[in-house]
Amino acid sequence: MDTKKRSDCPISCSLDIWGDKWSLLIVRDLMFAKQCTYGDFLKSGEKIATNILATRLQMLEENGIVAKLNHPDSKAKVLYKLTQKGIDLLPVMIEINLWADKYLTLPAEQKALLKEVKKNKEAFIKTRIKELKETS
Amino acid sequence: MDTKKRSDCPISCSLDIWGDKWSLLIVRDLMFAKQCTYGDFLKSGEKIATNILATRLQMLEENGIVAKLNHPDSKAKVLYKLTQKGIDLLPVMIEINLWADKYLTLPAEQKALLKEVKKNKEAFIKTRIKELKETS
DNA sequence: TATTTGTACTTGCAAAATGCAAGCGAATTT
DNA sequence: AAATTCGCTTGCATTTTGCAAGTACAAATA
Repeated sequence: MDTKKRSDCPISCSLDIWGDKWSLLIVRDLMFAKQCTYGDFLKSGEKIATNILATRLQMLEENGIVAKLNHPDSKAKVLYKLTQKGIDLLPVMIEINLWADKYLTLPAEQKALLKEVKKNKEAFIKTRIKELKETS
Repeated sequence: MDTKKRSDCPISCSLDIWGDKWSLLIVRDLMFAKQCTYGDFLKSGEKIATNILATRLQMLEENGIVAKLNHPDSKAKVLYKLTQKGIDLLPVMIEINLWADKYLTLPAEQKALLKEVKKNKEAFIKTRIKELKETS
């Protein structure tokens, strides 16, 4: 798997883990949905290829950002959820959203969602983290 | 060049611009150094290949994140600096640093630098943005 | 003035990552 | 018992990356 490391810089080390075009979208899905099956990710609009999804999930799991759980309904299904390490990417995610809100053209629904965040960023993050932490 | 867009999600759109393994490192260099020549980037420890550097700089320029300036000393040199759009990536950069500080093993010097940030994040960002804005 | 050096790239090619389609084994449904 | 769902894996074409060498122009040097 991806095991090469460049420098010791925090940015560089972080990018080595989740700095590709897909990983943060997987994390985003889990921040919205709290937990997803493999199929949920595939159906989530971005059209990620199934093999890429598999390697990314493996990478994220190896690095302790997501965890695999047994699905309560079926042994054939798997549940993915964020670990604390993954949940703590929320501030990064928020700042990317705010930057995009300022500089990119986003659909109205996205803009609306971000209005709430801008009202009180710290509070939003805090309550959202609490929600994500709750054991389902 | 890279012109494909995936969904309308802010994360996805942002990643389409700077979501590769190198772009944020270029931005980071400019946040530290304020302005760099092409050669400065090459010498900055990460060992980025020269062709990759060229295409990334072009991409970042096309997307209004960096700007090219004439070097005051020589017509042979070029100066790259962040635009406002690029400077506004600072909060993203800070949050990545804080996440890395919490979860990855970083060298002591990096840890020390981040102590200052943690003391007062908002203030740090504000003054750093002001510094970056100053016309050299 | 001629020549060498520095600076910002470009080019060619091999290696790696990505993307697409089909397949596969185990679990579940019919 | 057969068909379907689910979470992947595999094979292969396309794209991106990485390395090494080369090029064009400006500037310093002889």
